[in-house]
Amino acid sequence: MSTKFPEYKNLDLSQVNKDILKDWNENNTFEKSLETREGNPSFVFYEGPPSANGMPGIHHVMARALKDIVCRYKTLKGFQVNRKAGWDTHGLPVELGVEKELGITKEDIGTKISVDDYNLACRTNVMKYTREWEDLTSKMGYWVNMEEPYITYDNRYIETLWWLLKQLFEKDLLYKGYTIQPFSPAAGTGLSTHELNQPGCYKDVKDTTAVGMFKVARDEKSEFLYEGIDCDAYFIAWTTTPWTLPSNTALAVGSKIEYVRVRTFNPYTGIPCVVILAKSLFYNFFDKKYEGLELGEYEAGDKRLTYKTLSEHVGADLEGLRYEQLMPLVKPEGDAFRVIIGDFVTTEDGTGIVHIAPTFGADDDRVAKVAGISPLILRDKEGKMQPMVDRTGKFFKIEDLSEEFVKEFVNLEAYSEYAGRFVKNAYDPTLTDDDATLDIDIAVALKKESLAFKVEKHVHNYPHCWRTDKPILYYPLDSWFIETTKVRDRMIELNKTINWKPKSTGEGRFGKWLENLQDWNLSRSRYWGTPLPIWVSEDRSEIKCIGSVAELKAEIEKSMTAGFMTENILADYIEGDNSKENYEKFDLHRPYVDGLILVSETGQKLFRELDLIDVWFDSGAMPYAQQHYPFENKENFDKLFPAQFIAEGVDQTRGWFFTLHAIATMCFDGVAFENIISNGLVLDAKGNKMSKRLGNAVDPFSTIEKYGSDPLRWYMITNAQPWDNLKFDLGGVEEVRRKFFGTLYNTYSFFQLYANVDGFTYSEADVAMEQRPEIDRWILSLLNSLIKEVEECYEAYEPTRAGRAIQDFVNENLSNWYVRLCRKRYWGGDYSIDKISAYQTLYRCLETVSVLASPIAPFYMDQLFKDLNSVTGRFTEESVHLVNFPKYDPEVIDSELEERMDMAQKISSMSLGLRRKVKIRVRQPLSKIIIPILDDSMVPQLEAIKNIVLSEINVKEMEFITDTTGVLVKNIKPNFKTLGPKYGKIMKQIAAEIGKMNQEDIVAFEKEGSYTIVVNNENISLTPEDVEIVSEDIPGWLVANEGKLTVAMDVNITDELRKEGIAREFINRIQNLRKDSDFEVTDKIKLQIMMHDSINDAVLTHKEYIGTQTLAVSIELVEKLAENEAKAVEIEQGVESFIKIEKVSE
RNA sequence: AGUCCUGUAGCUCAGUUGGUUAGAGCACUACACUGAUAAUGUAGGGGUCCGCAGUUCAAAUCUGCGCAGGACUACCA
Repeated sequence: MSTKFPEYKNLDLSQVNKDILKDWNENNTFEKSLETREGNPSFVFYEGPPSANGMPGIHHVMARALKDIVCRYKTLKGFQVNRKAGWDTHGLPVELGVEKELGITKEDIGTKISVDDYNLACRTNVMKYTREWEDLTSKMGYWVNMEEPYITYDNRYIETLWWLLKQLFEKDLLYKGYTIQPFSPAAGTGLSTHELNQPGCYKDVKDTTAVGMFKVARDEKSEFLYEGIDCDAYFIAWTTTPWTLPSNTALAVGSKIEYVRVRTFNPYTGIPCVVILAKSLFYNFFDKKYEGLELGEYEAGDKRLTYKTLSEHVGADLEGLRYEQLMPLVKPEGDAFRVIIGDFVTTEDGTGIVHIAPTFGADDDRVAKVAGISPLILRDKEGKMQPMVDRTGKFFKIEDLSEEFVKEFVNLEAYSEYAGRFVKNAYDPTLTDDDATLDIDIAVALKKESLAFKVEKHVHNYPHCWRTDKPILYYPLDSWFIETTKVRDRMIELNKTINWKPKSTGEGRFGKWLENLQDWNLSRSRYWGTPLPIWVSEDRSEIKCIGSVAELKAEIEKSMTAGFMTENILADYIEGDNSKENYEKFDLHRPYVDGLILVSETGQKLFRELDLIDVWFDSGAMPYAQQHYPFENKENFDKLFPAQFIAEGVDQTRGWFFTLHAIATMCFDGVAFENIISNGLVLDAKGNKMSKRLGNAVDPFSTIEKYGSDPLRWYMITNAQPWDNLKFDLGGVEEVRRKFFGTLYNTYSFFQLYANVDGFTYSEADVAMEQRPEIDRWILSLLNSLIKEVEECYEAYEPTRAGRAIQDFVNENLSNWYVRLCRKRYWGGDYSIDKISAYQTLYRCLETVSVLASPIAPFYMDQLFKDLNSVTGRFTEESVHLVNFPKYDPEVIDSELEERMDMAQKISSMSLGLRRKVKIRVRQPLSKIIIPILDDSMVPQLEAIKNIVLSEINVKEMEFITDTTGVLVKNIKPNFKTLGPKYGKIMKQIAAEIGKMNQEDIVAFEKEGSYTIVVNNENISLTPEDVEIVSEDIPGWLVANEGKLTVAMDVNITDELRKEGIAREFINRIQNLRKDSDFEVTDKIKLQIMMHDSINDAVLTHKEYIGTQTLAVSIELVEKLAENEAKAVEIEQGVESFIKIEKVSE
């Protein structure tokens, strides 16, 4: 054990980072933090897997610091916190990266490059930046087990996924269905929402739009719409995609929206008609100018369209009415052409009646299904159901359709017009933007038939394929789904038991999302991912879901017996052997699993569904898959699940947070996590998103190299609540370094300097509290309050508040007050009880702060802890991260003491302010201050802090005046908090009355203890609690006041005081000279001072005082000092002397 | 478009259950202090608490409607 506390020249946090990291590595500190907690209760934390195919950014430091803080804190609290790193390795970003690197597209896979080679490229590419990730993780001080991470492409991981999928399959939660999804005909592929959200995908385009006229079928139910008219009635509906009109099978109205029935004319043909549209949109179609005109004033071809409103109806009245097919090209196979209610219908634009084409709109499909409306479908040559548009983006050619179907359902003449036409010119290589579009041709045809009410160009925002840059279609595609809607209520219920930070993300963003939950589209038609373990017979009557490798092996055996397969790729696999080697004998990825043909119960061939599963399933399954559950860890699983804590960015709400929650609910009927912090984004200093493209991304490596990770972490955590976005500013990191770490370091340096001089090693027993001076008891009281507060903040997952509390304590209380006031106690004098108490107190503060702050600033706090402990050996633990969290002692917390020290600070601050006003330096002692006492309890409080204040402000005496009558000018103020609830409305008048009170009234009030005022002829009796009386001024004195405290200062300088002031000036000059001469703090000197009439007296009077303060063994007043060996000093205005000091060798 | 977050000094942020002079740090200006010294103190300037309306004796704080920025989700006539 060392006897001296280490001394530093300056604070280099970057170096501390490196030193401590080295130390952790050499001593396996992280491992020890787990080993020493062996057998203790465990705290379960899940690490969300990042994808290592990109470089980590500064925002990762944020998320990981949060995770680390909680885990380190829980370790201090004695929990064993196992945390396993993981890598997300599947999915589109990886594939896109590989395709870019190899210069291929999806279409080339299987032709230019084999699926096998492609997947191999993905497998290596995805771990490209593993080293950088590990490096950052280590440098930023994030403790997580990187030795044995879980990897989602690992066969064991996939096996668990399959097991989970089989659970879902057996619970009947997996189904294959079709939905409307974004689809790029130009690329021939469906697009994920991720792809659709690439920047620049949504573009403004100008399209031809049409308002179609859907003739109301006249029957009993619709008779009210035909009442009193001599022409046909039409629902009118707007579309930006007229090419979907032939696929219309329904119209949607809002049940509460008001509609009007209007007699008018077809604007293009002049034929009389009645149209029905939303009332609030009326003037979008009819010009107000013509409101007064008679109907008959219109003639075909006129611009001024006349109209007359006949009746009003709400949407609910229209529900169920039938209409005639607008464009009868193909007949639907089931019920169609009915008005239905759509919850999404608005009157923002269009007509308030929405055209529904279930094959080309997600909403359309949904409401049509609910209402039992058929989509308009065709049958192709194979008899398969198809939308009217094929996958290249054109209307099906007749020869590609089933003959029978054409005969029965297709109006050949009408359909032939459009067969083979592309719905967007962009899909047809022979067309340009200038050519007439299918939309235009359809609109023209409708005009001719008097079935269009308005046709115009319209600019709107439309998604485009990011790869081909051509517009996408919403198109029905087959997919496998998880029927999450079935467990929606349970998920909502379970969500309520989760502690979300912030709460709003859980209740709002996540809660609302659950309420509107749709089924989870699991299918991805890609190559690099977890294959769906489902095998289906050709006629789709038989289906098999595989839940383990062993099961698959057995099924292949059966298939071989049936003669469908000749070899078993799993032949070498040994069931029950969970070793890496055993699981590396095969590959569960495509294309290997694609080639497996299984056999059904009835002996049919079963083929694998080619889909992969959504990568989010991979990550959502990590609680189980990282443990290879249930193939391993089945018995102790309750110790591994659920997580007590997770943390990720708020962007994961519908991603990882959702998939974790969904899988846990469906497979285990429980939550996957109990507490969660979802942090906001890290933006640049101006509030813009960071991106490599804009060049405003902050590089975490160079930042840590320059500042060390502690200030970075501290800044990120304390600057804003984690869930708020952080405007990242390097200036802020620098400020934290200087203000917090600089101050803490200074405080340590101060302690170290004197403790080493005095040989303090904390070898003495703790000085009893009663023997410690006021100021020590005060800082210890605050320290214990701090422990309590910090613990509460950490427990509540609010590290920001914890950090801020620590910071305030260190900067304001410990450094700016305690150390400042106590400096003299450490310097010189005997090694007394008081001095020991001072050392012990300061030591305790530093030691405790190092533990409290260690979760946030793991490096420097460990250094500080080690430096302190290296001498005292108070802890057997070698690192701050292995100790136990301090317990606060309520006995030591003394709120009265804290209160009066607060008064002391105020009095000091006011007194220093007064000195400034009259320009008297603090070095000049003054005789007294006077404090008026308004409340008897103040006296003992002030007595207790008297000495602290006096020495701080350099005043000899503190006097109290209790009988203040006539001396003080007082001011009275109403106490709104007590008066308000009592008197309510007349509060303002009461305040005015109180304001009118004069000095005599106030004195009388104080004497009587009550006072009556009259407001509105009502007597109102005031008690002392109802008002606040403060002293404002003492005539003839220099006075300052703040709240109840008033300080008056005697600024007369007597000759005696002046002499003492001069002595102090000398001390100051001598100390400066010592320092300039590079003397050690403990060096003794010989001192010579040149005589001057103004100072001689003072020097002689205070010779001894000057001597002890400057360690001068001799002081001489001399006639003359040679200028070259003495230093000129100005003691006061116009008084100059010379001093000379010489080191005395002992 | 929906949901959520944010809006307080030039900048970054506090501001408890509504209570009457709205705070801190940084930056700026001036002055001090200093054997903790690449620190520190005191004072000053700087505010439409995003806007409007409401509730209330009293609103930065509660309610409603907007505006601006951000995030996520969706994209629909």
